[in-house]
Amino acid sequence: MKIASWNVNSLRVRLPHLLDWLRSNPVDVIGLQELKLQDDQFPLAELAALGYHAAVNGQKTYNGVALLSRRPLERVERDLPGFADDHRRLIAATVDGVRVISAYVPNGQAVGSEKYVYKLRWLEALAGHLSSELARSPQLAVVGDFNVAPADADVHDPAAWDGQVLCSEPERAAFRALLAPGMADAFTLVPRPEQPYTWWDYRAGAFHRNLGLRIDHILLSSGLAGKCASFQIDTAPRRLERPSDHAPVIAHLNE
DNA sequence: ATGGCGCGCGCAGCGCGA
Repeated sequence: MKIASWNVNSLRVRLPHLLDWLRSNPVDVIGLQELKLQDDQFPLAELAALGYHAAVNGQKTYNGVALLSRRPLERVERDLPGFADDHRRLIAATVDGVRVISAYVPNGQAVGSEKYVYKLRWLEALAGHLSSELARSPQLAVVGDFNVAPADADVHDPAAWDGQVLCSEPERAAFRALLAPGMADAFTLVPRPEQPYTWWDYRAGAFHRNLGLRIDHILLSSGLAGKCASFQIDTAPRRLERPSDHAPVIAHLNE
């Protein structure tokens, strides 16, 4: 089973890239983030033509997440239970007995800001939710844009980013708390690739200078982590005209 | 990293992302 994740930064703009990518990379499941469109704008027909079922939690202008799957999506649930939130940032579904969550963690804007506080609250609620999901679904994969670079090795210039949003210690602690109930960061399960980043700023030629961060992740429960054969970051779509600022990531699970 | 770009909204220029 191949499970992928991609923050597309506007599905309307990026649909041609997504369709081309799925033709070359026929993954079993992919979580999408930052759709920036409502459910009734979602390109169901184009994706169905490629053989994908879809479950959508859309929102106009901001946020919006989805799951695409070659096999039917069952037990679809939207948002974090018990967490009052206008943002459409989470969708879950079960595929062949594997529970998959696509998450778009808040950006946080700046350390100490209201949005930063909201981000930490959201991550805390997600950690609580993962504990209960794991109890029900031992085969659990959480994919998405976590907006946290877990360690200095995930940052092109750790000194410049030291203590900044995406890299601050409270955010990193909140990320580790997601792993505490028994999840593994798939990136850490395989040999480290030469190029570890998944996001590059649009400005200042950051991509061409490889000034990036690793903030898009695939978390696997212990039931799945043992099957993880590879973790790929596909930088090819980032070279296209009008790219998303994020690269798709793929975890390959054996058997 | 001072900012630089790209998106949506909506028709100018701003809020937001990371």
